[in-house]
Amino acid sequence: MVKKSRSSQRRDEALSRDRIIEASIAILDSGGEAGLTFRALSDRLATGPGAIYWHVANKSDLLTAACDAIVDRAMAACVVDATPEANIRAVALAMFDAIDAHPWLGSPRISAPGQLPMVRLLERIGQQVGALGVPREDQWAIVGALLHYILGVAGQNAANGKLAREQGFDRSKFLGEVSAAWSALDPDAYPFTRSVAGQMRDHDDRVDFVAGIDLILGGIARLQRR
Amino acid sequence: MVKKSRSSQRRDEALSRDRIIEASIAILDSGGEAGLTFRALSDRLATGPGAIYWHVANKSDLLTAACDAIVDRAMAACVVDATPEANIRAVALAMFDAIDAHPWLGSPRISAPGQLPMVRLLERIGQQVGALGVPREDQWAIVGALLHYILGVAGQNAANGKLAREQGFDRSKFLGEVSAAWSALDPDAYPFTRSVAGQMRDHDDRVDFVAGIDLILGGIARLQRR
DNA sequence: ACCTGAACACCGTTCAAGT
DNA sequence: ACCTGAACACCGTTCAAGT
Repeated sequence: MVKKSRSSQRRDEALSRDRIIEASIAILDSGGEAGLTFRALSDRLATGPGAIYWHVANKSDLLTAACDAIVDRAMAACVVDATPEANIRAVALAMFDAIDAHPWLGSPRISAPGQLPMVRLLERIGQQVGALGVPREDQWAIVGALLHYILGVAGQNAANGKLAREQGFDRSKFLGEVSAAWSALDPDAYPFTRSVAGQMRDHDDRVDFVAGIDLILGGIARLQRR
Repeated sequence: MVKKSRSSQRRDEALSRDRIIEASIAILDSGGEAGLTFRALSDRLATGPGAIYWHVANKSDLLTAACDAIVDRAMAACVVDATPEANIRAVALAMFDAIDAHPWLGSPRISAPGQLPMVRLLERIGQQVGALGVPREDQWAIVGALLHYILGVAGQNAANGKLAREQGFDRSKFLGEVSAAWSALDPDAYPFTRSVAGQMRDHDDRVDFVAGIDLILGGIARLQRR
């Protein structure tokens, strides 16, 4: 009955690439990458799986398009006009929040240098690094470091969230479990990990994320004074 | 006939978790994450898919174990005893090379903070950051930044390699294609991306990777002088 | 205790056939 | 041009049955 009520909904709009991407985002948000199925998608769109292939090349194309839609929105929502440093922080935080809201953005999906999501980020950060006065020949490496860092945290957060969900914990309970496991490690082999077990439990991901950005910005400043 | 010669090989050793992990690594190296199948694995091991489940919980467990075996080997192979900065660089490069040799290490696989691969890295880098004289309360954020950066590049490299393989190009041809696509972007919307298109083609990943590490180490040095 | 292999409930993708 | 839905060739995982 539940199933019938959904699949018997009349489709009042024609199918389109945009509608498919919108539906994919909704499914990804509620069920993660594993939940996005051509059958689930065609069910939600009241059509057959084959119809989707008219608008979308394959699943990889679909995932990239969904990522790009989110990244585009996040970038558009953060047009700031402050110092280059502040702008970089703002763009980084916009990505952090976007990935927090849509954890499936992590994983190597965005990182595809092919075209869309990655290039948007590259451009935004690149322009700010240029405005920072970094010499042309150093820009590539610096932008790369910032980009890798931002996407690295993205992947990490996504992995945390996914693991927590798989085990049926909420986020803080999951971090508590990890923290407890770290505290139980062999003191001789893992002194450092044990010493930060408490911070693993209590830390604020967002604050640590900005601290890392500032560390890299600090490295740039140091480079320039040389 | 080809298939028969493989599946009719007598199994001279009993099945074991280690033998399964070894076979998985071989399959992952030659066929990527998509190539690792319980059927392909049981074929190579001359057994049935069900037998594998006696030694391994599921595919996720198997992938994590394969990652851990590689990370463990990489860490064991780089016991260096120089300055903390040099040690951090050595550990980072060991990971870079391990991921270059086994691209499937990228993706959120290693990043699982649960237990094994991630903790090994955390500990190694944490000890060196401690030796650097970083105050206790800053260590967590700094180690996090280094770790995220290293794993971020990992994921990136893995994504590049995977994309290149999917399109049947070799690495340099793939980078050339991306570079050409970047050069063709709208000059008003993507000035920075266009300006670095040439570097995308010619750059040396390994050199850029170390440059990023040095940038973070520079940020730490700046922090300490404060 | 360990292994076998058929069976189950799924996938992504294709394609003849419809409108 | 766009959609339908059955069919194909796969998956991961389970489990009765064997040794």
